[in-house]
Amino acid sequence: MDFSKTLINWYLKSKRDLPWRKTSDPYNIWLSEIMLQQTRIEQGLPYYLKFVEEFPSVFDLADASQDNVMKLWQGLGYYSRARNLHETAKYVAYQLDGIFPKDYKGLLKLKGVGDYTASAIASISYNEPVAVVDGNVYRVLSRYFDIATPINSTEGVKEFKALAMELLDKEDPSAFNQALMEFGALQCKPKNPLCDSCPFNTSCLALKENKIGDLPVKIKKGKIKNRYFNYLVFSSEENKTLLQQRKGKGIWNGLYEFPLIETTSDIQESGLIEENKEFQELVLDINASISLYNDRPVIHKLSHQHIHARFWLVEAENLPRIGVSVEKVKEYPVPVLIQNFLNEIDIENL
DNA sequence: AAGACGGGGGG
DNA sequence: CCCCCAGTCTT
Repeated sequence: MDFSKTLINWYLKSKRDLPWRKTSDPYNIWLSEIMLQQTRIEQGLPYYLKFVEEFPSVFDLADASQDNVMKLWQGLGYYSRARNLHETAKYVAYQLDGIFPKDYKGLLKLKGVGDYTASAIASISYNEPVAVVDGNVYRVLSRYFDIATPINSTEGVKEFKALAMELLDKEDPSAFNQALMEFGALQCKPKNPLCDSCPFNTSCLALKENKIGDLPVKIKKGKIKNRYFNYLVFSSEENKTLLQQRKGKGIWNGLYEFPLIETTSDIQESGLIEENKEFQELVLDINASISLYNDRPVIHKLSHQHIHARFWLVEAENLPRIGVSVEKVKEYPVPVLIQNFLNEIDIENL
């Protein structure tokens, strides 16, 4: 039996029951694929359900405010996905009359849609014969064919895409692509793959060569940076505090946070903060008193940086800028670091 | 070609 | 602690 037949047979009896598998509507497929980029299904699933309930069609998503989209995305990470999602929804709704591009080439032009996602939508929604190559596919193919080319090198990307295209079942690209990914997720797992019960355990080259644990090969990326964030949590007599929206290139673009003073090292004495120029500009003329909230810094770990966060309570009669009512703070989209702080304190009674 | 971009889960 | 996850965009 050939590779595709064996794979699809495995899929038909092993696949999970997932909501986006009940439809081929490109809106739903697109939404699920964007959400699942670099994200485990168990983590993304509740977000998908929230989104389809809140935004049943691309028009509903297009008509939402950016803050509302970001709020629903809060906690899922890689927030540029949410901004691109919203921008693409508006583009499809208003420029394309709600009709998604009909093929891989057209889909690839959408913001936030790269080679993987364009292939996924084209194959799943339109049955176009284009192969998907995600982390699962890299793992399965590198093992089955014993290929040690680094999967995140330029050559590796081309090599695995070409191999997947060659292998693709042109009669049923949708089932083949989803089967290959599901197989990687459930059977050919990164750690402790289920080789004993694997339908390919007589033909898998890496298994034969005892190299399962060495594949796929991936080039390791750089080191983690430490950053020191000092958040100023204002409280005032009119029960307002200060929030600001992050802009620009860095992390959490578009999310809200308390006024931030970033320093080059951890600061735990209020005197040092009070000497800070940014701090002085912010609290000038408001006669504030400051105290450190957290005894130890909160270490918020991201994949590429560790953020050491201190929260400083700043009491003032009047705020230096227009404030936000404390009972409305939880309506804003915020990073998980801020969300955790808000869950811990009683912002409405500072 | 190399970095940046989140957060959670598993071993 | 390190690796991985239905990747994409920027530099």
